[in-house]
Amino acid sequence: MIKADGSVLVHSDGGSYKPLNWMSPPCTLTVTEPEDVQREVGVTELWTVSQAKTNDMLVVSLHEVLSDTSFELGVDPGLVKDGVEADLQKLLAEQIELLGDGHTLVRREYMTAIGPVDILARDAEGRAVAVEIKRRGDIDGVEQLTRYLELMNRDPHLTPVTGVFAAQEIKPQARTLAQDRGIRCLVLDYDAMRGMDDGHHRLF
Amino acid sequence: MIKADGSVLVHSDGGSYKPLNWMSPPCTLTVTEPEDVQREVGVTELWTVSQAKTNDMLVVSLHEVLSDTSFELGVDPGLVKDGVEADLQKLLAEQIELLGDGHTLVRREYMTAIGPVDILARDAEGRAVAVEIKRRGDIDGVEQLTRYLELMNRDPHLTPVTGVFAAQEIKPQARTLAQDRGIRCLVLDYDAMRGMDDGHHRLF
DNA sequence: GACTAAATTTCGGTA
DNA sequence: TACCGAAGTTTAGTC
Repeated sequence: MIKADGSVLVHSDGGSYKPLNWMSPPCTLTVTEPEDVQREVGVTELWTVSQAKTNDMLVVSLHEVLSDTSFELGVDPGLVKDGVEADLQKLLAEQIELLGDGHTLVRREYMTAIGPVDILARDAEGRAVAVEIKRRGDIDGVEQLTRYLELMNRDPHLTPVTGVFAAQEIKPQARTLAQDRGIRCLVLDYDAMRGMDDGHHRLF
Repeated sequence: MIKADGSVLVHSDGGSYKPLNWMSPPCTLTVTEPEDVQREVGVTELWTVSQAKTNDMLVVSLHEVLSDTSFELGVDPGLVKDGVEADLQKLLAEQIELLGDGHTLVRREYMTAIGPVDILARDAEGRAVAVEIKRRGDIDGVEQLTRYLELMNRDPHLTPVTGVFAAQEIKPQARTLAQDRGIRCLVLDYDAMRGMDDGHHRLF
């Protein structure tokens, strides 16, 4: 397998996810004709993969080509693991009353010009509430939410928008900064929220 | 990528040799139709890979199929790394006089019905000599060589064939067994042999 | 055959 | 951003 970054993976047809051998990027592939000695033992093609930095070399002797196809896969959207943060977002959306009595969910991943807000809700009085969710509540999370709030408060359809910084654990500095900016802090109990979950939309 | 043992690997088009996600064998793949909600967001096919032992599950949502090909690759010949044993064999073939004065190389990897003998040579008197090479000389190595010798001695063109058990280190039990069967033991000094090597046939 | 330790590691988290 | 530790590890070697 040749990846877009030039890396080469030689896999066996079973065993493990690890290739038999490989070359990491950055590297370059050169295809050459086999020498007579090699051709005699059935080698039809030689691949030489050279590492740009380490001078490592991977030489692949091809005996038979069953298929040779190539595709432009475009930019990698990146892997998004359905980990704790995504879980928290989902659970809080389902249990939106944790924000306070009378709160209702508008939508998850509410798009703004500078990125998606984790959750947009409305409080009992119908005012917009933007929620930023983190596993570990740190200062940069508060900054992120602040940028969203600034932008959203310029929108006449939304303003006034208040902010809620929700995390399993909120660092004192982050809490102080949040309170200074009028952002509410909400500590989430993951286990308790998971216990509340009815499991209808979940795998197990 | 689906391997012959049923394992499934989901690779990105760059990065590392490690898949984004995978399922190890033994596992089974089930292809199902996506539900309406998923179809709306572009999912055309659902792959569910279930682990037989651990009950783990990998669900792959396919959005687009660019290519779908399958090949019978046959039995895996196994990976042979050009490690110390292969090196020793090569070096001993080049320095065949280490077997004794007047010895000549017939060929490496001499094929028999039950597998290849590491080295076949002839002594000063022209008698066949079968050499089994191991890094660590253990009893099973002697057994292996014994089987080769039995077989080869049935061949009128070869018999009488004597055996040499060559290793960097030969365990006392193995040495005793070998001597009991009339097999010579030869301790190889890898570093010294490498020092003798002129490097003509080597990569670096 | 079971156990142990290293790996061309990769990856996530924390300072 | 750099270091540090765990991994759905895998793999080779040793007992």
